[in-house]
Amino acid sequence: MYDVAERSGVSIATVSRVYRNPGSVRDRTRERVLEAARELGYVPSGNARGLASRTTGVLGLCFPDYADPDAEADAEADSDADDAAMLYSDQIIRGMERAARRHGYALLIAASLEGGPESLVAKVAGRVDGFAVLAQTVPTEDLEVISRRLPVVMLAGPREIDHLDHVVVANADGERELARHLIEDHGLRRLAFVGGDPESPDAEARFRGFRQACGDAGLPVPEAPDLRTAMMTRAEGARAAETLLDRGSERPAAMLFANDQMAVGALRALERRGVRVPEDIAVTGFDGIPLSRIVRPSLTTVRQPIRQLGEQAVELLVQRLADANRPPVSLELPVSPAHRASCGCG
Amino acid sequence: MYDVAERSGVSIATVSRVYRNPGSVRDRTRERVLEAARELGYVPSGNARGLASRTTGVLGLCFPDYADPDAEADAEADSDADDAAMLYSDQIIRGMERAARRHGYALLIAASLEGGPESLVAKVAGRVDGFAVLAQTVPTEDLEVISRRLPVVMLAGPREIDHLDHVVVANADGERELARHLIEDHGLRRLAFVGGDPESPDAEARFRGFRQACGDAGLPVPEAPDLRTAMMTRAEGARAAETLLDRGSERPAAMLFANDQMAVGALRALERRGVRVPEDIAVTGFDGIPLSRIVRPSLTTVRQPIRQLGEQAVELLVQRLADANRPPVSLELPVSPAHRASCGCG
DNA sequence: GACCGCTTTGAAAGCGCATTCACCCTAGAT
DNA sequence: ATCTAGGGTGAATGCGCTTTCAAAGCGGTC
Repeated sequence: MYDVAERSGVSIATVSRVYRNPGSVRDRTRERVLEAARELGYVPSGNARGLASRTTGVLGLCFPDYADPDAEADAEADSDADDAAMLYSDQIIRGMERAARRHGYALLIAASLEGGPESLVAKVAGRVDGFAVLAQTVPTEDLEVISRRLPVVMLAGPREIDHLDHVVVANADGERELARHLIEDHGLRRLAFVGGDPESPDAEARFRGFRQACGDAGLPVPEAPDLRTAMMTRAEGARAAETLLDRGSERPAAMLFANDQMAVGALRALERRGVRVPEDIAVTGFDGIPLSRIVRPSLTTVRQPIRQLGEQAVELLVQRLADANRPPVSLELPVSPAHRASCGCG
Repeated sequence: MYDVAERSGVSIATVSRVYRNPGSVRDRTRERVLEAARELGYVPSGNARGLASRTTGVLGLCFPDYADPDAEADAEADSDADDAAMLYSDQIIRGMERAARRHGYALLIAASLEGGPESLVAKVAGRVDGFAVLAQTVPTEDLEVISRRLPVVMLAGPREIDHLDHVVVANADGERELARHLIEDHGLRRLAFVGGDPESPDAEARFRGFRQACGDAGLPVPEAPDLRTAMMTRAEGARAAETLLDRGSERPAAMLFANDQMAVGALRALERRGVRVPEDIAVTGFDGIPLSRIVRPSLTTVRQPIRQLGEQAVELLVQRLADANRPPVSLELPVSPAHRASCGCG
């Protein structure tokens, strides 16, 4: 910048103005400066600017380190876990990017590794005006410290720290409605729920919704899912379906899976076993991934507005940036059931 | 930082060392400092650090502003164009993020709007150690200036500036091999190629490959694609298929589409018209999107290593960061044909 | 007890920009 | 011609950190 100033015969203040507030500089002067900048290959330093102006124009996102990087050797490069997990963070990224762009922000993303002072979280926190965190990504203790200095919004999980803004998806409501639909509209009674890791807030919330629906309908309310899978992948979904089928007693009238991946896997497994869907058994998922619409029979599921999740995160950040003192906001984004072929609709 | 120093009774230099080089500080001192930092909610300023150390630890990506943000009203939120376009940048982002993480970098992403001094590009450029650009995203003139100051790698398109590193996908080779397969292995002769916008380097490169294959086989070499579509969407693919069908003369033995989206649309259209694939006609796509594997018949296509594109971009950046003087590198990533049902294989 | 070699800490000088504040110049008003 | 407003510009200060360079502490040695 000093060079540009010298070359164009002005002071650095004027150069700065040319970039920050072009209107306040006379046309002729501005031209000279820009010309010099071009000749010198001048690129304003975001760091210096940020330091001086105390703002970065960047928002951040920390998401979990889902896929094992070492597993990438996988030639097909689309293992089940990958598909499911990445789609999620990809969509959030996309949503945040869109919204951020609308507000003139860029987006800094990083999958958090370990915590500690040298973590990526710290790097992100130091370089943004505010950021979003996927639940269970960053140690609460770190967040506690960081959130005292800049806006943080917690996504898709328990808020953990109560002065944070946070956004969740109406998991319980969605599953409850889905189960209600099966019970009331299709007259099914024996429902089996396949859950995931008890540590997964999403899967647990969905199970809660399932229980509510059972209660609402006067059916027995299960204590735990009929089955749990560790990874919630297609493969595990297929296995779960077979386990349920082989479990002596009567075959359930419907299998509700805690996510689409598992449900899709189940669909295939059932087809292999000659069990017709939805004639013999209904199947539902959760998430509304693209695949759910394409499989045959198309999968009844609950569409999760993941992109909106990202967009809302940005909106909340922007708002808090505008007013640091407003009370913490907690949003629950509505989900919409998609009744398709696999439950007997469509 | 000054506060932390004061509170823990050391100088700011020591505080800095605690973060930058913990080993060089006595354990007791370090504890005191970290304790104070925790109490004060200290978050190191990335800007100041970047300014002082002249490096950011961040890599960037500029991609085109594909989807029209205003079109988001679209409730289903997955129009054709969206699907295709976003998958592409999403995957690059994912690839870059992974590779960046491996090297300890975070990733700053921004879809470029207009150029000019206040563009997002400028913002990105000023905040990263180096960045990647999707071809035709940033005005060459801007890149010219920026690339004199920091590493830039050009992705998936003509290099434009010859001192840049760049990475492309072997579009021509892929299509050539695909066409060769149809001609030699399946004995088909009347091939029709459906291209896209003449401005699309990818679509054009694929058509070039197609022509080469024709030449190789001694078939007439077409001057232009049999048909072009503007958006290369499913809908347009369907329409293209019908147009080709209705074009009097003899029906082609195979339709080669410049991307999977169009091919999938065509598949549906042909089904509606009662034309069997692959018995009556072979169909191929390009890209290897997930959908291509799921449709029935499964689509013969060419898998594009988009994620690797992103990863390579990061590798090149890292390498150039290590040695600014090495000669510009130009990589062509190999593609792999996926022979599936729609051409008569599998 | 003076001396030596380490390790640990401090002082100070920027890093590149935004931003007052003061100043000068020009143009219109008087 | 003098005065008044602004618009346009420059000088100077500080943003929060890294990084020499020096000084100080600390064990041991001779």
